[in-house]
Amino acid sequence: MTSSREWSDRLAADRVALDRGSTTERVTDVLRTRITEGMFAPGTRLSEDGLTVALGVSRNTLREAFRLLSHERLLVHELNRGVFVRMLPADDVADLYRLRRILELAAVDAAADAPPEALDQVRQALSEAESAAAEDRWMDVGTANMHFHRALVGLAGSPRMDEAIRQLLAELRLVFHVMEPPREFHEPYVRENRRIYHLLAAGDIAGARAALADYLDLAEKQLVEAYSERAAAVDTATRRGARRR
Amino acid sequence: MTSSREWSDRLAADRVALDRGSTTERVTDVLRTRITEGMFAPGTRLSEDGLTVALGVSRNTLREAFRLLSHERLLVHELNRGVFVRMLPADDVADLYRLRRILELAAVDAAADAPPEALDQVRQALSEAESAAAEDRWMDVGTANMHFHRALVGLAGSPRMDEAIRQLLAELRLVFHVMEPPREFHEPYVRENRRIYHLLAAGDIAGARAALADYLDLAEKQLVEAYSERAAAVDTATRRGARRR
DNA sequence: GCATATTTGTCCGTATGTATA
DNA sequence: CTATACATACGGACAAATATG
Repeated sequence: MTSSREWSDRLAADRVALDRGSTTERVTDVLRTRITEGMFAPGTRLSEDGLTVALGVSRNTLREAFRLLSHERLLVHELNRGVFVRMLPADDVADLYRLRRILELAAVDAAADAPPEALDQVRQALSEAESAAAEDRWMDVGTANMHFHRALVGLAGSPRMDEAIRQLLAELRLVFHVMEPPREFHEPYVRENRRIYHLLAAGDIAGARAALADYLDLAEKQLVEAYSERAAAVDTATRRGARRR
Repeated sequence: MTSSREWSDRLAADRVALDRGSTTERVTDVLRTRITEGMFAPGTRLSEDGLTVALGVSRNTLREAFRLLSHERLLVHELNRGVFVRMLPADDVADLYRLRRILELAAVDAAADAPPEALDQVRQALSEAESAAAEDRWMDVGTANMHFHRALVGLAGSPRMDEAIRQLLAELRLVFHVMEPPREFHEPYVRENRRIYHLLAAGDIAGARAALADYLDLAEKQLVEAYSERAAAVDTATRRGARRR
């Protein structure tokens, strides 16, 4: 048993300087961004030992963060084997879009009763995406596009629908990251979103609904297509780690 | 290396070995039924110390169970204050029904493509409710009615919709339990469910949709009404524990 | 198939911080 | 303001499961 105290002190620089919120929350945030930004690829196993050292937290704290992220479906937990970054089967992409369609279309249908602030959120997310696109920050464009669709659901004014779409889109990021290149993937959607927003702002609910339905059909088709190709390659590359009983 | 700790460790290991799932799952199940059956009323604080001795598990294990139930929205976690059985504001009941309507109606709309087994699940839940009603087991009737509506959503064949309705209905149980008496509350819904099932079985999707919409309108109205009365009473009774900054 | 090393699952004891009487 | 109770987080220990050679 060699004391590795010096190492942990050295790597403790990875810790977030800001002390707000609980330690668990901070750890969860760090891991979440690492996953959604692709630093931890799907299928990767997150070792307790390695991460406690790297993040400078105890095993118990780390395990709580694992629990949280498992419930966000970003990690999967296998008994006595540990936690892994979730690998989404292609079928799940279709399922994700089925629910997405239901939530977003229902929200737009209810947009007539939405307060102006809710529509403002939509506009804000759109301009967020457009400035990011203007500066070639394509990862941020992807994030802003998600904010746009979260804001769309926000039109329904339902906290639970908000939460549902939030989780759903976080899960979709696992798929997005398998896609390359980011520009060709994210750029067309900004234009689509702009169209949807303008129809909404003009009060044309039916038009916005139709535009959104088109958007979702297109996005799903492209995504499933490109993803199944990629997934096949990734699958063979990680087969070694997927050995089961 | 024999230590005085050996005995207790061995006993703990035996206790774990007796049950299949992990200790965390066991604890979670126990707490979930305690809550949904009203043994722990909304607003109750669940003390870590008290429950560790009562259940014979460690704090870490118990805390993991708390996390799970918090994500099911049965518990709420307040930083440095502990976990409490969720108290649902009356507004949330309306929100629950908004999402419920969206999910269930969308599922029925997709029922034409559902495999026969899915409809079988619906029928099975219905007869489950009817036999429970015949034997005056009204708590079980409530459970079976939930199975019925979960089975309805199952017609869509979407795992994520299944999960969403499962969580939603679990949350609704927090409301149901405030209601009395159970018979008058649960009984009428069995008849409504039977009607919905028969329309579905006859292939009358539109009719089933309309019947379900009626059902949801009625249920929400009754529930919100009765709940706000009750909630007012409960609120004054538990005001002491709800003091905030 | 077996023996070994690694990793997870669970529990304990304790120190520190936070909220409330 | 002090005291008390409790949650947060840490580190250590060992059993059980899994992976490795």
